Amino acid sequence: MSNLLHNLNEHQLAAVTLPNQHALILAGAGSGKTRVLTTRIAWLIQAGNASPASILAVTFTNKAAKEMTVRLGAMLTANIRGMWLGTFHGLCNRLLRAHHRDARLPQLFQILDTGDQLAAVKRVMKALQVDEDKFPPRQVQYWIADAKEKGERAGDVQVVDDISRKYVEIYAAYDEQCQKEGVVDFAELLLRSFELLSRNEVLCEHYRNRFRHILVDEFQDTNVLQYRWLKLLAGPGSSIFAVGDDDQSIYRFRGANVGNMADFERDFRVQNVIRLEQNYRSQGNILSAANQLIAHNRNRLGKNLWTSAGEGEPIRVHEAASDGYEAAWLVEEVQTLVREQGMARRDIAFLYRSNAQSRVLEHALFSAGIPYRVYGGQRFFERMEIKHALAYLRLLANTDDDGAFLRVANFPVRGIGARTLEQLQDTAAAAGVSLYRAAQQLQGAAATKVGVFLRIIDTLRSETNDLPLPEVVEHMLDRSGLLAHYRAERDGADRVDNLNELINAAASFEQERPIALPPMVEIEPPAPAPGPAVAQGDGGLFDAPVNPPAQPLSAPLSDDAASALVDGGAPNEAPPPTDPLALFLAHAALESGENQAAEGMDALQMMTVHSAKGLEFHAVFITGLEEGLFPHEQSVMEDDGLEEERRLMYVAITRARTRLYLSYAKTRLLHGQTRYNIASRFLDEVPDELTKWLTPKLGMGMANEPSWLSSPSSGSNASGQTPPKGRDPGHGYRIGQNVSHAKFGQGVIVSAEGSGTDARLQINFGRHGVKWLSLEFAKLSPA
DNA sequence: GCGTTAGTTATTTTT
DNA sequence: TAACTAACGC
Repeated sequence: MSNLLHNLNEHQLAAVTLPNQHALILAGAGSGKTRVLTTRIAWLIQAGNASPASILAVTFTNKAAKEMTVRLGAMLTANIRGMWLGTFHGLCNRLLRAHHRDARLPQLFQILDTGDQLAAVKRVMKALQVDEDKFPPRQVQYWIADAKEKGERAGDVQVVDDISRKYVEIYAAYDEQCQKEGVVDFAELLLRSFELLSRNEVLCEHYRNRFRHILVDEFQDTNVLQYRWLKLLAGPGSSIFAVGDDDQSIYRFRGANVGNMADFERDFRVQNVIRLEQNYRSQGNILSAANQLIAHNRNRLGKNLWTSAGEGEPIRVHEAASDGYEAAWLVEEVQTLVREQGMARRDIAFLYRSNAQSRVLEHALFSAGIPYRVYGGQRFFERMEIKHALAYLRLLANTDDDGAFLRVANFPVRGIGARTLEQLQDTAAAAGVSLYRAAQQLQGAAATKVGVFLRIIDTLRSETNDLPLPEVVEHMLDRSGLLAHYRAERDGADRVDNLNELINAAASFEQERPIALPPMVEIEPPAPAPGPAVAQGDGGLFDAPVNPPAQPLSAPLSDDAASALVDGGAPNEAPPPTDPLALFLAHAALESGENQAAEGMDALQMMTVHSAKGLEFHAVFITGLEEGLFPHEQSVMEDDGLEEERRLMYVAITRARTRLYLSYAKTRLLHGQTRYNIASRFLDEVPDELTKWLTPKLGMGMANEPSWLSSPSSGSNASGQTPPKGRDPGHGYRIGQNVSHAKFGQGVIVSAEGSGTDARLQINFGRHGVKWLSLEFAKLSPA
């Protein structure tokens, strides 16, 4: 045990060894947050204070869950079987599987990912004949998710006008459709399990008694519903150990509520608030920059990072004439770092605010022959061919899954057109059955073609009944015709590879399952065949009689379930369903897979600031530091938007260990148009004494364009220095020129109109917006 | 029923 | 610019 606590600093130690009381750990960037969290768990177990089964640890990402699992494995020799460690969604999935009847779900309910959900929303809207122009499906989807994340069902939402009435109507129909099909979306996982626990007192009591120690990672990212879920689960004998950093809250746009931290402190009368402020990552100047920048935010719990490391190097700032020049300079600097500092490329990162910015950078890196890796983008389980394959598997697990049915009924093409499907949908709706059911009863010409599809599903099911999962997948690929279809396609080679990779994914999923049960990651010793924790089978004590789906969400807890539990003593927490197919499908939805492979090569790292959270690099380049880009123009409109952007900048800065570069371009090609920008206000918020300008601070710094930039898009104007085509406007100003205005300050000329004293100039003043000014009246001076 | 073309529209992302 | 969607013609 002593070596467990070895090397912890005073505050980390205090946090780890806190008594069993609620605690809020304000863990600054690089302060050893994950270490504290995992050591706390290990300490609880090793000191004999807690049994693993009494621990519930929640994270946001599968990555974080996995990392904690690995670290715990290294710390503990003890058997930690029975601990619940996973993402909110993974845990809820587990809960709902275990108590699917109480939750009014089929045992093999399927999980909709974002794309599936959008398709489902569109389907509902079509059935309700809602105008998609008036109610964009994406917005509706967002709205529904938002409502669910606030814990509101359709009936709970306030109707204030015709618009919201329509939204509510769609929401209700959508939920009904999901219920009928036996599918749940991401937000539903949470809401449904929240309702399950709040409705079922006995069940809730059981888990409250069980989980005496609830630990939450990235607490600043929790949404309202997640917080309520935690509140519900924390009984009188439980304590919540929440770790978070309000300054790193950057997901408000998807429902994260930083306010939860303050609410938690108040609601639970938290006595133990511990700040972890010693940073083990960055050198002094970098930390100072971060501290002083974030000090501009008003709503903070307050925290100041410090380090015992020296000041280190100054923060280097670079101004480029255009995005092309910026990229060229970045490449040059990277080459110097690698050549002269011997820095590995994998220790260098280019960060940017939005994905669109990566293109120029990639182009420059590619031309220079520097290996790089771009994070983000398509994930394995989201690829079209994989979604098709999964749809077949979903139909095997659950024929009521209309979404899956529609996706592959005519893929590969078998002559079932939109007309047939529409007709099928009508019959199904009229009879109140699934498409599959309706298809079985179909008469007429279309019946034969639909029959072909049905037969594929049916034979597949009977053939694969007892096969191991990878073979099920293999059969499906073959019998569905998917493999043949992509083999015949000219550019289908990659897709064929991916489909084959799906067999591997299934195989390794099966293999890892006894040890780690993704995404739930329950640590267990290898279980004897036929699988992990095959307990008393389905129909355990908690299982209520199936309720009629008529009022699926509000029916009271059945007496049977309650009495069974009371009589039964030790409650059966019901093992996860042993159906490997359903588990695999849940895994595919909840853990959409690696973004990109190609690990191993020493490649420079490129990603958005958002996806850099939690990572660190020796050298970090924060690029595109321009007003309108970073902070993003859209965000400046929202309230608290600017503060969130600043937190984003704070996250970006604190990724760097020894070297930090900030760069911006005066001119950038965006949406096919050249934009003239001024430097980000965040540059001003980093104190001068910490920075070293590599270009003159009010610079020009022109050179010839790099040869690889000589595309038509970056000619003349893009340099930001040449006047617009046509005759001389005769007022001495030119596009791209920096000017200064008495009231609006620094700006850059975006475009011009007229000539002489009649001329009007359009000037981008950054935070003051883009303005048209008349040359005659405006007090302008070149800057 | 299916492939092609014109029009539209642009953050951030995990589950 | 480029990616994606919706409507159009075969």
